[in-house]
Amino acid sequence: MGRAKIEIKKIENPSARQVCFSKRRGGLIKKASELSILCGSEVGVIVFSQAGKAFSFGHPSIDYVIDKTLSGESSDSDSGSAVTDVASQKVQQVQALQQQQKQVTQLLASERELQRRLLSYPFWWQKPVTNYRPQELHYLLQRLDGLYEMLLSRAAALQHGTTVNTSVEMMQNRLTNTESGE
Amino acid sequence: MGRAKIEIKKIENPSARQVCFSKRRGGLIKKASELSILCGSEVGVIVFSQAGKAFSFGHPSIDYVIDKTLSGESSDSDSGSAVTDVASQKVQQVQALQQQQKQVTQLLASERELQRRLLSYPFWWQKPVTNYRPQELHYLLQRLDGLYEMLLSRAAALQHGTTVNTSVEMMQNRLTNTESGE
DNA sequence: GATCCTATTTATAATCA
DNA sequence: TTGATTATAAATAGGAT
Repeated sequence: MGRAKIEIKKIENPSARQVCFSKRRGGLIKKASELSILCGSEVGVIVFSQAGKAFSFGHPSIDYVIDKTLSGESSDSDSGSAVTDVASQKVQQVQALQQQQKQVTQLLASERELQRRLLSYPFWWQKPVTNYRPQELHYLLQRLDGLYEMLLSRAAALQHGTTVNTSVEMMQNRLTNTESGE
Repeated sequence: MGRAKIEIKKIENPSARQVCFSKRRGGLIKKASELSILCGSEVGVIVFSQAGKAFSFGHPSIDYVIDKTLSGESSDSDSGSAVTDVASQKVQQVQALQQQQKQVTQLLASERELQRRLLSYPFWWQKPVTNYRPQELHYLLQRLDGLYEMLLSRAAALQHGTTVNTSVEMMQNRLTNTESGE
C-alpha cells in the first residue's frame, strides 16, 4: 500500500522502522475502532513501542476485553462429540477441573480489579488514608476481605479432600499406568 | 475499500454485519501481525464475536501482552515525594498490601497459564487421558499442584494472623475514626 | 458461516516540506 | 523528529457460490 511493495519482514533501518510503527499503529487502531462500530463487537488492541510505551484501544474498554479474555469464554459446547468410552469416563473429572479453573480465575479477576483500582491512583499509598473518602476505603477493604475469604474457603475445601484432589489423583494414577507408552 | 463507500456506523442488517465482521476481523489480525513483524513490536488483539467466541492474535503471545499491560509499566518511581507525616506512617502498611497483591497476582498468572494451555487443545477433555504423552500430563499436574500448594500456604499464613490482617485492621480502624467526614 | 470475484476505497512507502 | 503529498499496494463492499 505504498509507492512500492514491501516484504513483511523486520525493517532493519531503525528510523524507518519507527516511522512505520507510528503509521501502522494508527492504522491498526483505526481498523479496530471501525470494526467495533460497524459490527458492535468487543475489540481490544494493545501495542507496545520499542521504548515500552503502551498504546491501546478497547471497546467498550480495554479492561473489559482483557477481563473477558482471562475469564476464558471460548470453546463451543458441542461439535465432534463422538466421545470414546474411556474418554466419556474422564469427562466428569476434567469438567470438575475446569470448574476449579473457573473459580480460581474468578478469584483472580477480583484481585486484578482491585489492583487496577489501586494503580489508577499514582502514588496513592503516599497519601494519608484520611485523604480518601470513607466510601472509597470501604470499597477497597471489602474487595480485599472478599479475596482472602475466598482463598481461605478454597484452601479449607482442599484440606478436607474434595473432588479436586480426587480428580488429580485419578489422573495421576492413570498417568502412572501409561508411563511406559511414549 | 469496496464497491461502494460506507459510513462507519453500526450495520443494521444482521447477516451483512456478520460477513463484515468476519472479513474485517481477519484484516485486523493480519495488520497486527504485519506490525509485529515489520517493527518487531509487541502487539495483542482480541475480538469477540456476537456469539461470544474469542479470536486473538499476540506477539510474542497474547498472554504476554495482557500480563505486561496488567503489570502497568507506566509510573516513574519518583516524582511528588513530599510525603506528609501521617502518610509516611501508612507507607509500610500499604506496601505490605501491595506485596500481597503482587503475590496473588503471580498466583493468578500461573493459573491463567495453565488454563490457556488446557484451552489450547480443543475438546482435550473429551479424549482419553492415555492419548496424551506422559510428559504433557506431568506438566499439567505439576502446574495444578503448585497452584493449590500456593493457595494453601497463603491461607495458612492468613489464619495465623500476619501483617496482612494487621494492615487491614489498622486501615479499618483509621476508616472508622474518619467515617464522619465526607 | 467461509471463499471467490472485481470495482473502489483506503492505507501507506517513498519522498519532500 | 513530525507532517503533508501522492503513486501504488492492499483491504474490502457487494454479489455470487
